[in-house]
Amino acid sequence: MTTIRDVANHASVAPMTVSRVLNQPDSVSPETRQRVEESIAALKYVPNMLGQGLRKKRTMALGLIVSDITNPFAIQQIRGVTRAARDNGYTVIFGHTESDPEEELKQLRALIERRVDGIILSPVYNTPESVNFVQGQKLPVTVLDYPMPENDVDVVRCDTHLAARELTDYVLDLGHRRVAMLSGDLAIVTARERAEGFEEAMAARGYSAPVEYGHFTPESGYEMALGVLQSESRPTALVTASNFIALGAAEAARELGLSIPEDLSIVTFDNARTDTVLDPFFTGVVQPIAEMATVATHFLLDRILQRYGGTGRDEILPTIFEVHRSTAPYGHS
Amino acid sequence: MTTIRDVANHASVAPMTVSRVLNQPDSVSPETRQRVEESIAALKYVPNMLGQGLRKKRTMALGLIVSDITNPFAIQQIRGVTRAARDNGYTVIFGHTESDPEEELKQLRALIERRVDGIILSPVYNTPESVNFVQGQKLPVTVLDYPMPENDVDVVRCDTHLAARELTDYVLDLGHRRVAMLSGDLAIVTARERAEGFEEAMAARGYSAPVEYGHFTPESGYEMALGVLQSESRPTALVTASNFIALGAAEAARELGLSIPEDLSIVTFDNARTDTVLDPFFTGVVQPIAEMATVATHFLLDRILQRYGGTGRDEILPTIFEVHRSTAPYGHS
DNA sequence: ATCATGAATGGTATGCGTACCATCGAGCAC
DNA sequence: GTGCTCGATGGTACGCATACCATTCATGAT
Repeated sequence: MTTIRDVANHASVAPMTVSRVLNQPDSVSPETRQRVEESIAALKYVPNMLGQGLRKKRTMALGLIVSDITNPFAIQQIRGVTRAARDNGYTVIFGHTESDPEEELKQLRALIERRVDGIILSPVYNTPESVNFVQGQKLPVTVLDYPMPENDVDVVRCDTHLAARELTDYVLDLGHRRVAMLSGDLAIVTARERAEGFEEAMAARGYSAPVEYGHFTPESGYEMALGVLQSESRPTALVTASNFIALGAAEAARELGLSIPEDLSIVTFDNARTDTVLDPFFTGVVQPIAEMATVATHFLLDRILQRYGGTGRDEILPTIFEVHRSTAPYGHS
Repeated sequence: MTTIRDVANHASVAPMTVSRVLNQPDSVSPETRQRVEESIAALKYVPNMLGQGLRKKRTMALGLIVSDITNPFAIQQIRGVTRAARDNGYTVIFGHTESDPEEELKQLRALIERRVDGIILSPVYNTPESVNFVQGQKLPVTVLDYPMPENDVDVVRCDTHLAARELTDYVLDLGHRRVAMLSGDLAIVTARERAEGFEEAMAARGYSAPVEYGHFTPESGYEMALGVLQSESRPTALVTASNFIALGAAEAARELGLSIPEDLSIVTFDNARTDTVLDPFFTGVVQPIAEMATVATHFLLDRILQRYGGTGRDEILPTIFEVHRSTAPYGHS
């Protein structure tokens, strides 16, 4: 493969001059520059970022780790970070962990081995190991989605606890009284926070607050919904902790012959506006994913470019509440 | 950041010995090895792949370019390639082009700059520029999804033309006579091939074969469907060229008060089994994405490891026809 | 003509890890 | 004891691009 020396020979200049043409074109005379550029084109020279990164001690690459790439939510994160990075001249190297904390560490290691300039991490758990690992290498890192109480690190997230209260209040305001929550994995802080918000909102009005913990998957949502919808005191509304759980719950309702929203209202988190459906069905809370990704990227660049060197920032962006077609007042049917 | 020399000093050995511990542990005496390993752990040494790649002239990284990351189809490709690569000790560096051919070239360039060992490309168009660009750098490349008539390159794909005929025949066998096709962008070979298969199947039975060309998006599917479903001779069945188009068409049908499958049957391509729905709705043709990704990765590794050096291979995998709930015999309602 | 100035270009060393060859000493055959 | 092999380890140079310093030469001031 062509090197800067090949180009230099072809253009009868020193390698340094070729490097200057690429990096500080103004410092080279127009004639020389043109000759070098012709040689670059003739030899199809493509710079070697390995050599460059080694010397410059930066690779102009950001690492991004998401846990579940099948979730449209993660896709929007990827798009947002990629765009923000590209706007600043950075490339994104990207990994997914299939929600496995060990795989997360492996992926982080792979990014560090490639000497990315910084890492944006949407972690599986909010335990401190992953952030410690990256920071132990003196590499800047920004965390997406989760509070990280044990780390001094920049975080960009929403107040999921508050959003859970709002969501629950909305359902209660519609007149529903028997409401159940279908949440995700108990080990995941988001699942707990959302359940807690639900419990608080219910308790504030003196209702019991049944919570099911499962997983953030349609299958789990389906099973949890089958369970609660066949209990003696069938809820008239469900609060689900993710779009996947909501989908599974809706499927269960369909099989049980329950119409949404006539017989059952469903509200959900993370009803990510993907392009897969024209018209969103679920009423619920949406996170400003694109904006979160942008802020996270800027936080990271602040650290990389040493524009900020203080203690970890905790940026909490407001969620957006959207009413769609999965909810109706109690007794509506 | 720690280097191999730091470790060498810490363990009182030469850098070469550290390198050997990492690459050929058996060639180092157990005592020395253990001392070095302790130093590696103590200093939190993480190898620098920039230096290693420079010297070894390989990076153990594969590049993957997909066009539309919002499509579950692409996600399955990413997962498949990532898995197959990981099973062989390779990392995947991944880019998406948002279906922009210029962005495709930029992304390819970024991968080449990072000196990936090979590239898997799911291209926007089947024009030869992208493959020529990569091959011009003497880098192996495998193409996913599309035939590339102008390139001598390994390709992994399905016979989409044949699948279109099968799909159309299925609808005709159900008794439908007025059938319309909603396809994608005329510039995309898949859109053309699927439309051609449809036209041939219709012509073989002497029916007219109306084809709409739009885009591979729900919005376009919605608009195309609104058009054909409001024409004087409203079709009783639609063949759509992608899952996105089918979703848009279904939405249009819903707005027009048409029930699926009672009033309108829909069959589609690429009803990718994602994890977003428990129970697929659309009858249609599914591509064996995971297998395609595996084969593509193996093709690429064959080239990288020089296990194969012949002319471009063209692997055509069979599609899978799945009957779900979007189709019914004509006159069923 | 002389010298300072600065633009343009070149030479050398470096970043990190490894290929390659050299060295050293132990063990062995005779 | 001599010569040999082989395992273990070290030294040097290199891959590619660039930071830094050196050099060259033209220009302008005096």
